[in-house]
Amino acid sequence: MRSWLLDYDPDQCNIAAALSIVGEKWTFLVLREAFNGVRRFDDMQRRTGAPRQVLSNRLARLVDEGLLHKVPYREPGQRPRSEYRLTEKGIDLFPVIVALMTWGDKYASEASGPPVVLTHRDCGAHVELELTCADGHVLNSARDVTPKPGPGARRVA
Amino acid sequence: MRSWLLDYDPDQCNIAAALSIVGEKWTFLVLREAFNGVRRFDDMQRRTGAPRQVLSNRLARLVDEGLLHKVPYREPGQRPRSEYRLTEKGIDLFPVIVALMTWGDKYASEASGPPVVLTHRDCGAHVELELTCADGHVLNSARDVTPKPGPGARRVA
DNA sequence: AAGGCTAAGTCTACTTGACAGACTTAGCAA
DNA sequence: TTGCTAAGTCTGTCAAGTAGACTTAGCCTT
Repeated sequence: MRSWLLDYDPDQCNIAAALSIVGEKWTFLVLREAFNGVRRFDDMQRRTGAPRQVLSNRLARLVDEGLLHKVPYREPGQRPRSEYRLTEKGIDLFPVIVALMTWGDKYASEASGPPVVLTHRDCGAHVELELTCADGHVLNSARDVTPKPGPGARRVA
Repeated sequence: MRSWLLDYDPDQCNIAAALSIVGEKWTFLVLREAFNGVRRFDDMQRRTGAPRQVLSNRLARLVDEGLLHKVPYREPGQRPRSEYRLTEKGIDLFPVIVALMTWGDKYASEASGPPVVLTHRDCGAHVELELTCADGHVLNSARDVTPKPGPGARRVA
């Protein structure tokens, strides 16, 4: 099979665009902790294990790109500091994190089972990602998906 | 909010484990092309833009980790070569790719719209990722999800 | 059999990024 | 005024990524 996609320009792919923002080594771990409710530099540093400078750069980058925003806070008897909170743009990356975690649980998990499970806040039931189509079908595999050129597709010269 | 997760060991996180396999710079682009049906070294190289040696290393790594497998083929009048095909383990990463693409389409897309759309092979309708819970609710946001310690959770010393 | 072509790499020199560990700064506290 | 802590920055070192030239194996033509 030689895909029709070979005729289209891979440079415009939004996966590459997304990766240019979140594809750096520590970024996902920072986001993971952000979703876990970690907001402070030091907690981040301890939990991700990222070198402080790298963490500093990544946080700044994520703030720059609008995935996190800085909120000043002040503990009693302390100077004012900043904490980092997810914006909508950041929160919208949640499915990526969930997908990675699901895959990791399936293929890289220790025998004892996953260390973290996601539950529905309202009913407590397990949360999962599903591939569905607009007609309401649930797809079981990537094999049920056909990629097609979208409105922004551009042929290669 | 200081999350209970601070008491648990981040090192065992399966996101990190997943990233240690697929978190390198070019890996997702290689997988993207694999899902697009690209199987041959040269097509991969042209479409991802990865330097040949890097591509060579990534493909070898992905084969090593069992996400791709090599299948020999032979074009008429050519010597035998290998093509790279996704295994089940590789195919199971599809949700990650879809999630990245969806996010990229929303936040990094050019005005003209997404270059690629995913459709259900059987009915042709748009394919999307949904967060659902085991009770059948569809969740609209990461805010509706509560992470909890799973069976494999381990407290930090 | 000599020369040429192509796929799939390897090799080399250069550049960028990651890293540990020391240093800096601002505010509070004794 | 000295010390302490959070949240960084600075510095020198070392690993990884990169472009582009080079290599190897098989096949084809003459």
